[in-house]
Amino acid sequence: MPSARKPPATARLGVRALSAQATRDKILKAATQVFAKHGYQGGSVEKISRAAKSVDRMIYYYFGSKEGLFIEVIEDIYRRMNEAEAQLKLNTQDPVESLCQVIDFVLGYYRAHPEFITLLNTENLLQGRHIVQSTRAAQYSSPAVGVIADILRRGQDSGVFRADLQARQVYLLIVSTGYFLMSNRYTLSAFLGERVDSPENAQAWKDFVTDAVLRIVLTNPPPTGDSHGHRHP
Amino acid sequence: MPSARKPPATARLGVRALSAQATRDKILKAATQVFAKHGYQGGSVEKISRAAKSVDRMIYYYFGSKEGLFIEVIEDIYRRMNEAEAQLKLNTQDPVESLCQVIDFVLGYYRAHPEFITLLNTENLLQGRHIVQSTRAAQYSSPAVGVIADILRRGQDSGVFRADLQARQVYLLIVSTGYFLMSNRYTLSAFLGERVDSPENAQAWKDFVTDAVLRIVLTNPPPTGDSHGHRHP
Amino acid sequence: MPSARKPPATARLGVRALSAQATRDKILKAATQVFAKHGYQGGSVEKISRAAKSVDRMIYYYFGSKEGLFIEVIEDIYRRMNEAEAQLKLNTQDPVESLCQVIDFVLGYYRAHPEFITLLNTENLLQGRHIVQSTRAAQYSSPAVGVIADILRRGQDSGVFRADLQARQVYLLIVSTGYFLMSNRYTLSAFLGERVDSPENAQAWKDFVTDAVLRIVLTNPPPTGDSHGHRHP
Amino acid sequence: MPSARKPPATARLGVRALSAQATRDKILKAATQVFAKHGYQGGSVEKISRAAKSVDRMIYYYFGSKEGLFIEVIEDIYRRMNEAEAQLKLNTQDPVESLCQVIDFVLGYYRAHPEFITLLNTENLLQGRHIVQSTRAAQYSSPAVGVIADILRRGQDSGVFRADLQARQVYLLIVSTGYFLMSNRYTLSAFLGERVDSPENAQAWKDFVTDAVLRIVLTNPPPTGDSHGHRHP
DNA sequence: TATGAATGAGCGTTCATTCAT
DNA sequence: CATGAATGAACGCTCATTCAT
Repeated sequence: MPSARKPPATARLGVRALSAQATRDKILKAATQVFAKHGYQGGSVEKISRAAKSVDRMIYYYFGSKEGLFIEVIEDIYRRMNEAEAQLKLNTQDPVESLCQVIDFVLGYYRAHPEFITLLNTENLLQGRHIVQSTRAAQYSSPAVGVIADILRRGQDSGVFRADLQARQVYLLIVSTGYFLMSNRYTLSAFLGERVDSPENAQAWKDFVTDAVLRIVLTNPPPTGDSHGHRHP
Repeated sequence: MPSARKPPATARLGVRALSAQATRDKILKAATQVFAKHGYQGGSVEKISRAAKSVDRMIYYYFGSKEGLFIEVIEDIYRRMNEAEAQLKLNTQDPVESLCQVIDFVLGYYRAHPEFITLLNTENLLQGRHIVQSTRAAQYSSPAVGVIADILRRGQDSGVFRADLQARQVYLLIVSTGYFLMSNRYTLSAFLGERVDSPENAQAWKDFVTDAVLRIVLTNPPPTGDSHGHRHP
Repeated sequence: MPSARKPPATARLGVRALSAQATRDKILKAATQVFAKHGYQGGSVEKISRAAKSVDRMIYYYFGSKEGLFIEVIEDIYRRMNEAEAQLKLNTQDPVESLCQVIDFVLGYYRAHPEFITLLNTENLLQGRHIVQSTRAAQYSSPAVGVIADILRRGQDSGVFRADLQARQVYLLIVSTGYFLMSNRYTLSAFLGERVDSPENAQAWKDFVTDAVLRIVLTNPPPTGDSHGHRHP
Repeated sequence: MPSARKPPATARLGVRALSAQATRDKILKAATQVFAKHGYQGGSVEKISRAAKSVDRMIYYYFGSKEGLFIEVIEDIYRRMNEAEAQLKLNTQDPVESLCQVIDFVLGYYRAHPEFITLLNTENLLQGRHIVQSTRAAQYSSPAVGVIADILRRGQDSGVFRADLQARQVYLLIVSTGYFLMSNRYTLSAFLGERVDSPENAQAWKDFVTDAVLRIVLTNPPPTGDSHGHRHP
């Protein structure tokens, strides 16, 4: 369907112009959704402006170019991910329990924010060209790695965790499992014959991952079966 | 979606038909590279035909449409992945050693075929719309799951592996780790400050994953540090 | 929908090639329908070959070009119209009755052959470019004019018809009424709010035209109302 | 079918808006000529934009699509036809003379506006698909029918016209004769061996039609020969 | 005689963007 | 500060036709 300019809104409606910031935010929010759904190339300027109930011209007015807008989108989702991780409050000192909460958070975040995944995939398809340009993005360093490092240290101090562990690797392992299932949920579902992201399957996967991670980090993993003594005390 | 011309049975036809088949293959190969590099929307018909040293029109002659071509590309990479997995020959009966070889194969395959990853990401961005349509793709069931199931059974029979293991979950875990590192190598590298897919980091990651998987499946995992007794007997 | 070449029929099916003449006829028939439905420009070679269950190449093999095919289509419908008119057998010597039969034939023919109308419109849109080229078409001179001339002469001899009549004009008047209603049936129907080519409306129109023509040619037309004394003696 | 930009109210805008309206009109005018000359399929967007001394893109800016432009063209010629009929001023109260003037107007209008005919033929080839969609076109009801109804009533009141007449049928008869001669002027001319739309032949045809219509409606038509007492008083 | 392979040119349409106030 | 008007280039696709056997 081709674009179709409507008669000017000022003439049709009595609406006052939004504040500049509001318009900008509206576009940024729409762009996040559109880029997440259609990728960079597929997320046309017109799709975005229509979703934002604005006009193409405003995107150039506020963001300079499509690429400038995309960069801000990427920065924004990183910022939000960072904020979410920063607010990850562990309500226990128990390292095992803490680790379970981290896993729960990571897998839950990806599941709740699939747009984060498609946007990251899009940026990786573009070979990270924008993340490199972004000065702001460079500031964000996933707090989760630090959180895991703390947890591991506590567990090592009390002897329940192995000494030879790198927080980054544990972090990557957890993220891998959360990311992959969501990123590839359509093709995986087609091949496995069931929705891998159904609530049941997502829960089963999280249980498996939790068990797996604990077996990796614990000095004395449970011999078999249920390893989640912490969940069923 | 248009139907598309099938390649003529080589036997039935002479020299020109062979060249027709060659033209078709040339386009398919070029399309695989172009779609992998630029995604579906970004992989323009012209880019593909130029890469194939052909002309746009030929794509429609042989594949009916851009979408028809993309479907064949997806089917083709699945078929190749399937063939590669089917040829995965385990040169040992030892279940631990076998599992290590599977991990080595999976992580190695993704590392050697990054185009497989971007194409799958592209298909998932399109919400698996083509894989669902493809009757051919439905035939492919990852042989690797079966291989892992066999290995697990052998290990369980001899008592070295836990009894409560699902091959699919072990498979997904391995694939997750191999997929994620490659899929997100650009953004990960930007944040971690080093190429995560460098030979050294890739090897270190594979070692970690191998250790992790063994700790998960073994009834008696090594107490700490080096868990690869099987590699350094 | 793009074209999609099927595997060669000889391979798929056991069918023997049709005789050359049969293939030619099949294409000509299909072309008549396609050109009538879509016009000259809209009647693509592919549409025709598909409708004929043949391939594009055959059109060039038998007709040389799209234009050559169209010329034969035009010649063919003229020939058929000519034949139909030639077979117009008047089963009476009564000039009034004869004229009614001619009107019935002409309006009936257009109604039964709407493709004749769209093809003529198409040719007129092209400014009669093909009818001029066609040597064969030049031979056809509508026999109906001659038939009407005969009828008029008989009526004039017996004094029931006016002396100052030109057969061509009477012919054109009759044809106009039959042609226009069918040619413009879609726009007319839209404006008049009912299908002008419904059986009832077509019959009412024919009655009106018959009455009108008789009033024009008769020296003593009926004073009012029913003028069809010949129909209800 | 896409919506399309409406021309801005001239009052609201300044010089550029005026030029915008001018651009739109230029395109609409060019499109009318091109569609009339080449039909819908043959009237390519490029032909139109070139004729309008504009560029393809502007057609989509103002009309959304080729189809949207065609719809406006159709609406426009109907509107103009309607306006012309509405301005048909009869400078006499004599019903016979009035009817002659209507015939003169209708045949004259078609003769002066052959593009009206080809556009209507084109729309009928498309089976009236646009006229049905057009809400605007539905408003136009040929005023000529009403004019003829008035004339007939006057003639009937004074007894010179037959009582059993339907205005619509008289209207359709007149329109048929005017339309057919122009619509089929190329093929008719080829067969009859002379230009049917030459000034002389057009005049002779109009005279014949006038005589014919009068004979149809008059209670006492002239016995023979010249029936146009009103023209040669 | 008959057909599979190939093609340059053009199609309607959408792209991201700039001009001009 | 904000926007209506305009645009060159590219998009996926179809066109009528010819090549080569």
